[in-house]
Amino acid sequence: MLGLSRRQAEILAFLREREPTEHAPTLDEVCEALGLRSRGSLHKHVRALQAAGLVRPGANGRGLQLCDPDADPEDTLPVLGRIAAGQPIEAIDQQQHLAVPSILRGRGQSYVLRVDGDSMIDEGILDGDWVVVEHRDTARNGELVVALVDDENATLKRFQLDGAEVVLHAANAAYEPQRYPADRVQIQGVIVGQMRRY
Amino acid sequence: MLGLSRRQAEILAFLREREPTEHAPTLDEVCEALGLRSRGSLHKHVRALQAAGLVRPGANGRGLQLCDPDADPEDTLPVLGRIAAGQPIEAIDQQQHLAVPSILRGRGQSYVLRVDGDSMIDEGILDGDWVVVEHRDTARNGELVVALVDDENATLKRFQLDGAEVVLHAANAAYEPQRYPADRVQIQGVIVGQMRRY
DNA sequence: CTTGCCCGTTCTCCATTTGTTCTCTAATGT
DNA sequence: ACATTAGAGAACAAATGGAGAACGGGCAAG
Repeated sequence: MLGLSRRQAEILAFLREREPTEHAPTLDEVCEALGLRSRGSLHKHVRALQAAGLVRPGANGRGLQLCDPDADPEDTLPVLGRIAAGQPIEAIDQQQHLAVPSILRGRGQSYVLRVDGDSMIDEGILDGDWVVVEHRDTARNGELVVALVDDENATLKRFQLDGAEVVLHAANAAYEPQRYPADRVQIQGVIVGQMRRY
Repeated sequence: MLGLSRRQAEILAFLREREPTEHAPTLDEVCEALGLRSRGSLHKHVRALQAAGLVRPGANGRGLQLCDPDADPEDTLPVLGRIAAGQPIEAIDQQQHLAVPSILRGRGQSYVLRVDGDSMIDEGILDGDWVVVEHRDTARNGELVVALVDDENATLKRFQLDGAEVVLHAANAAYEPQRYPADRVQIQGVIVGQMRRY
């Protein structure tokens, strides 16, 4: 077996017995079901199960659900936030997942950002669009990137390395290219897909 | 396991328990049924469920209905061809299907076209993009449509009805609006989604 | 055509829920 | 005796989720 303690196995069994459309139970609900009186106690076990990759929080960041690699037929990626030029990525108010066809993804781990603003309209990326971002920390010249400047401000731009400087080009004549010493800029990811709904 | 929150699961259960022939309940109706007092509160949950592909608006664009998980297990649409301005839709030489998330689809039957050319770049639709087209034979002013002119030449444009004439607007200053008597123009569909791969 | 109503959407504010960490204690094993 | 495991319970903070307000689009009625 997996070397689970008795209580850990009980937690997994409890989750397995739930219907798939039932909500992810909170720690309180799991406690009540298993006869525990303290979420703190439960949490120790949950932490071990999370470390083992067997459970994770529900879609809203709360509660507990099984990690079942077969149980996610929906081909979704997490929506991590909204991105506008020069501001921190604004976390969305609720954990969301978006169905993204595999054809729009890169080979690595990906996530989705929602675009705020018009700085990339000449690239056909409009306010409100979703962009699929592949986790990468390097980019080639000309690639569209999510770049973090001074560990703080994220922006969606076209990347260019010019000697020891990084040039971040908007795709909108109203905005000037931004130049930074390369060590102030971190590439957080590269755009590999884009979607829009009308 | 979907990892739904308690309220999200309640919403799904409520929709599931309705007769299939009942109208899609408005947000107010769902609120009343679930004991909520604010559509804003409900809307947060609804948005998450929409993003997860589990619910969508009703037929009139309002209310809430379940997405039918059995209707298209493959979640793909046919790619019918390539569309450029003023030419017949160029059939592709091989039957293709493209995975299109339900969030990008309309309520009716849809298909996908690949875009040729730059006539819609100011709308963020670039050469090589895919557009999701919902079968419709009428359009409202301002909607992006696939229009067939003289039963022969298809084009992707913004639709405007001007008296007895149809005006088809490109989204590129290099192209003039095209005017036709309305009886020479057939609407083949309305654009409801767009995707791009980098 | 105008107006009013329905309804979806977005936003702010705030109370409560909930996850997380920690200490203490009891039971068990070495 | 000491170490380990596991449970209770307290404290804290994050953030979820609810209410309610405002706005605007669409549709039906006049």
